[in-house]
Formats: sequence, C-alpha cells, structure tokens
Amino acid sequence: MKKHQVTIIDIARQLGISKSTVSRALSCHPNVHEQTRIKVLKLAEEFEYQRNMFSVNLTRKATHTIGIIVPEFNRSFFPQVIKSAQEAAKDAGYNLIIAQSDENYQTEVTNAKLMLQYQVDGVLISLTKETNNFDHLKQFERRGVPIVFFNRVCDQIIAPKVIVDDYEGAFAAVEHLIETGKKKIAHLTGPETLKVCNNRKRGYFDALKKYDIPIDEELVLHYDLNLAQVRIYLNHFLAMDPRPDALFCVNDPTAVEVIKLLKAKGIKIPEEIAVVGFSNDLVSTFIEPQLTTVEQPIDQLGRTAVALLVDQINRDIANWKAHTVVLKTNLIIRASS
Amino acid sequence: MKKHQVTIIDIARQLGISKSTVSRALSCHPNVHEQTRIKVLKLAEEFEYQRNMFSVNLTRKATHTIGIIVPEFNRSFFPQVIKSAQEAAKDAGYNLIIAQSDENYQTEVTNAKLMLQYQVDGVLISLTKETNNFDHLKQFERRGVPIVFFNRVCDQIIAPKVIVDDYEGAFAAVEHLIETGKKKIAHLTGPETLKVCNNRKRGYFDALKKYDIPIDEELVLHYDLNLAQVRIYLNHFLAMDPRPDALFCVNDPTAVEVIKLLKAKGIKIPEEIAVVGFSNDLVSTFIEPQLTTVEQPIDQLGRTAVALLVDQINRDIANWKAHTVVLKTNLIIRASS
DNA sequence: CTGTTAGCGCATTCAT
DNA sequence: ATGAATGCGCTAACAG
Repeated sequence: MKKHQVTIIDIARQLGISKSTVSRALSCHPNVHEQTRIKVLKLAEEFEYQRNMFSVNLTRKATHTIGIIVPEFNRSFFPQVIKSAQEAAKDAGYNLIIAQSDENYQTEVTNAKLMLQYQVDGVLISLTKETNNFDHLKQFERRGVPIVFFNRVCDQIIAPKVIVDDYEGAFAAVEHLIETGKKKIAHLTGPETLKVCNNRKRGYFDALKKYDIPIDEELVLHYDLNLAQVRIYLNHFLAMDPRPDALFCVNDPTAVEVIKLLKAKGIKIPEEIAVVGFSNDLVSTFIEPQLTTVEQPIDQLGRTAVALLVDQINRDIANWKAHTVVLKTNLIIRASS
Repeated sequence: MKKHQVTIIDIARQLGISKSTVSRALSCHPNVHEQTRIKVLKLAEEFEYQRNMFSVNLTRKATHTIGIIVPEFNRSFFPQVIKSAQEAAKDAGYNLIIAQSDENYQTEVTNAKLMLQYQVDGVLISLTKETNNFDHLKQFERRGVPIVFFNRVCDQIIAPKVIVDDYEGAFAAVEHLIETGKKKIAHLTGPETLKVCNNRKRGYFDALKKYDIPIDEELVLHYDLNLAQVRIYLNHFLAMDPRPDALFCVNDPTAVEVIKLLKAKGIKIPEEIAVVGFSNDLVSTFIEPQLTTVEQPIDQLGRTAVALLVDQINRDIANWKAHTVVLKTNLIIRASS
C-alpha cells in the first residue's frame, strides 16, 4: 500500500510560495530567483520528491518517450540493439519503453497498442517472423506517431528503415565460399515473410551467378527459425548426391546448430562441408570450429535507428522522410570455412 | 508532430451522451445500458480510441505496473528472466517497465528513480556488481513501494528474495569434480560484493571439507566479471606447481572463456584440467568440449519473483513478508569434466 | 521574478 | 442508467 506522494504543493506550502514557482525551480526555468531555486531544490531533496511522470506527460503534448518493439529476446542480438538504442535515446533526452513480441503476431499487435496508450513520441520496431498484416502499424501513421523500422523491416509501410547490407554481406560470404573452392553451396534461410532473409538469399544467388555457377532451387531451404527444426533440413541436404560441400546459414544460431549436428555425425568442417553464418553473435567464437560469419554493426544500428526516429519526431508530419539507411557489414573468416 | 488524440469526450459528443457514461462503458462498469455500451464500443473501435495511460494512472492510486531492473543485457540470463517475468506480470494484470543498469551503480540509482517517477506498484531488482550502497532502494520502502530481489540480492534490505540454491549447486559441482578424481580444484569467482558469488564459494569450500581436502585460499581468485580479464587469472593458476587439475568458474561465460584459453594453449580438457560453470547458459553447449554446469530454473525464477511481488503489493505495508525463496539447481554433466 | 488560472484525459463521487 | 462536478499532479499561458 503506497504512502502519500510528495507533490510540488507540499513543497510550495512548506516554503510559503506558489506551486508554479516550485515547478519552475524544479524544471530549470530561467525566471526563478536563485535563492528560491536553492530553497526549493533543497526541500525537494529532503522530501525525496519525485516528479509524477503521468502528470507531466498528461500536461505536455510530448512525452519524450520512445518505444521499441523487438520480435524476441532469445538471441543476444536484440538485447544488444536495445542497449545501444537506450544509450542513444538517453543522450537525445528520451526514455525508452521496451516490448518484446515473442515472435508472435498477436503480441506484436498488443505491444503496438501499448505504445499508443503510453503516448510514445515515436516507435522503433523490428517485426516478428509471423507478421504479414500491417494494420497495427498504419495506426501509428494515422495518429501522427513516427515509426522507424530496423533489421526486420517491411515494404508495405512507408517509413525510414535501418538495415545492414544483407545482400552485400551474403554476397561476400558466398563469394568467399566459392573462392575457397566450394562447388555445391546450399543455403538454409528463414521464412519468406522476412525481408532480411530474402535479401540474403538474393546475395547468395547473385554471388553464384557472378561465378557462373548454375542456380539450383533445391539447394535453398526455408525454415521457421525454430532451431529444433534444423536437423530436418540439414538431413535433407545431406541426403543429396553429391551432397553440398558448403552451407550458408541465415544467422549464427542456425549455423552453430548445423555445426553441432555435423560434428555429431563425424562430418569434417570445413573439409567436407564448410559452414558460414550471419551476425557475428557471441556464440560464433564459442563453437568449434569457430564460425565464419558476417558481422553486423549492432551498436550503430541502434544508434542510427534512434537518430532517424528523433529526426522524424522533430519534423512536421508532412515532411516525413522515408529513406532507408543501409549499414555496411564485414565478413569475418574463421575456421568453419 | 502528433495529431489530435481521440478522447472519451470525442466519443461522448458524437453519441450525444456524457463522457462519464463513455468511461463506464469502456471500463466494463456494470451500470451501463447494454445498448449504450455496444454503441460506445463500436465507435471507440471506429475512432481507434486508445486510453491515455497517463490520465488513467494519474486518476487511480495504483498503476498496475511493475518495474524490473537488471544489471546487464549481455548474457542470455537476464533477457530470459525478463521474458518469464513479463508473462507472469501480464497474467497477473500488470505491465512491466524494463531498465538495465549496465553493471553501473549510478545507472542503477537513476533507474530506481525512474521507477518511482513512473509510479510503479512494485519493483523487481537484481543488483549491479558495483552496488554496495543501498540508499536508493531504501527509498522504495519509505514510499511504500514493495521490492523483491532476485538473483543478485543483498542482505542490507529487508525484502523478499528469489535466488537459486547457489550453495547447493556449487557443492554438487565441486563434489562431482572430486568424485572424478580431481585433487587440486581452483575456483574463479566474481566480486565479493555479490552474494551469489559468496554462496557459490561457500559451496566450493564445504564440498572440499566434506572430502577432507585442505582448503587453500590461494586457489580462490575474485575477478570483476569482465571477460577480458580472465586470462590474467587463468595464467596465475597455470603458473602454480603443481597446477590445478580442475577449475570451477562462477558462471558459464567465464568457463567458456577459460575453455577457449586452455584450448589455445593446447591443454587437454578435462584430462589435464576439468572446467565447470554455472547457469547452463545457451553457450554451454556451443563450446567444445561442452560445458558441465549447474542449471538454474530461469523461468521459475522470473515467475516466482513476480508472484512474490504481487503478493506484497496486495498486502498491507505493515505485513510485508521478507522470506527468501530458494530454487533448486541441477548439475548437468557434460564433456568438460 | 512570482502568483493566478486553466486545463491535460480520465475515474469517481454525488446527484438525478 | 446517466449526467454534472471534482480532482489526480503538473505545466503553461497570462497577469502583475
């Protein structure tokens, strides 16, 4: 049971001044006598006064709060993005409300509502793998709340997007496999709903084309990113004759799972099958052999997304810009290829 | 720039009724005509009305929101706890505000303030490794805001705590090492400020005692949990003569780092040195050899913490209970020992 | 520089 | 079953 909350009125009464003056003193308003300000600050400290954000945000038009919706918390990727976004937000004078959708469309819709209820000034979002309806996001537009996509973006909503150069990264990864002499390169990717996956797939195809390697659609498998399913798809590849001598995986957890399975079967990596991932997750150096992967500038991703969002917030709604920022990736070659 | 927000007044005006009725219809108040309620709900839907949480929470005494403060986002541990806490909170009708302190005392203080400003009904907290002053937490008590510690707890504040049985888990781990024939077991642990670490250390000592192995304080090293430092401490152990034949590490990331370093030196695991961790982090199966570790019931941890907190919230402040819930651990033996 | 006044959006008395 | 009135804590005009 909460006790009575200390308000500016308590401070005002005690000091025999008006609550407006207290409010001004507390919020660094210029027009306050220095002596008064000191007295107010001192008493506020003594009373352990804390501003009631609900009151503040009800009064002001802006809440100086931005929301971030991420699809999951299982990999280290999104917590890392959140961390950098939080720093950037703080630097820009914004609070950050975090919500995770558990790769579930309905939860994402609920989270979107939550952001609206909390009157965020803007939203950062990365979609769940299930999301293919975007009505819940159009609502932001209608309400004049800017939105910035990152990582898991979509084309159906016009808004700024921050992604890494998935195409380029995948291209470089596959090119690297080709250069190391691999002839039959398979690709295990995620759901077709995810644009990240499709971009990486394009990179895969184009790298093959560049070296005149015939495209074989059989060598590309889509799965739902549920790691427990990986063995099914891997077995499918292994049953081919001749079997692939390299496997480019859509992300690091997938690649690590593949390596674990291959090792269990006694298949030599990279001699028999080379494996490459995407992300440079922490796990990529824990596995043996260490994973060749495409590094993403996570910190930059979070910071850029916040910067773009803050830019939108300060802009007139009519002038929203919807350009896409593409961050460079970096191929890290390790022992798995 | 935000557009005009739809309020209950807009709905009331459109329907030619009072905002009180709209408010009642929207919040399932019994005393409202069924026809009226339907009309209101329909229009609210059409207008895409969203309740303004700032207004709601300013009006009500309780915000139905709980805060969670975690020390870091780097390991998978805390995001996992948050995920389960969020589920439990939702089931109990609470929203969750997430804050991470970046292992930084000052940030933790700021986060605590933030929770107060957002008028949370209660707080879940796991301390940073730096925290040894608790004034910022006493504030919760003074304000009548219940607090529940989890994982990184402290004795100085009287409040419910949820921890795993660190002592038992460590005891079992070390006992296992002894049973596999290890004679000189070293322990690399975290800062002495962290009670988790001390409990694990006690388990380490008592297991040795049980088997009449003389305690050697030289074999216990404290470090700041910054993985980059691990090599220094490991080298110290390796320089001993005879050198330890087993190393019990305070957590999995530490153990994984140790394994990587030992492998780089060509030291055989577990033959020359066995390694055991604590947590059963995701990484523990990625490393080669796979890591023997003490599993913690993360999901249960988050859910229990929320349950205890909600219990406190619904209790009169005078009746706060401060018992500690200790969850069972489970030793998972893998190839590193 | 300071006090007065008027809301922000909603829930909740108290009337009717 | 509904409406009118009040106030939550604060900021922001508007006066002085």
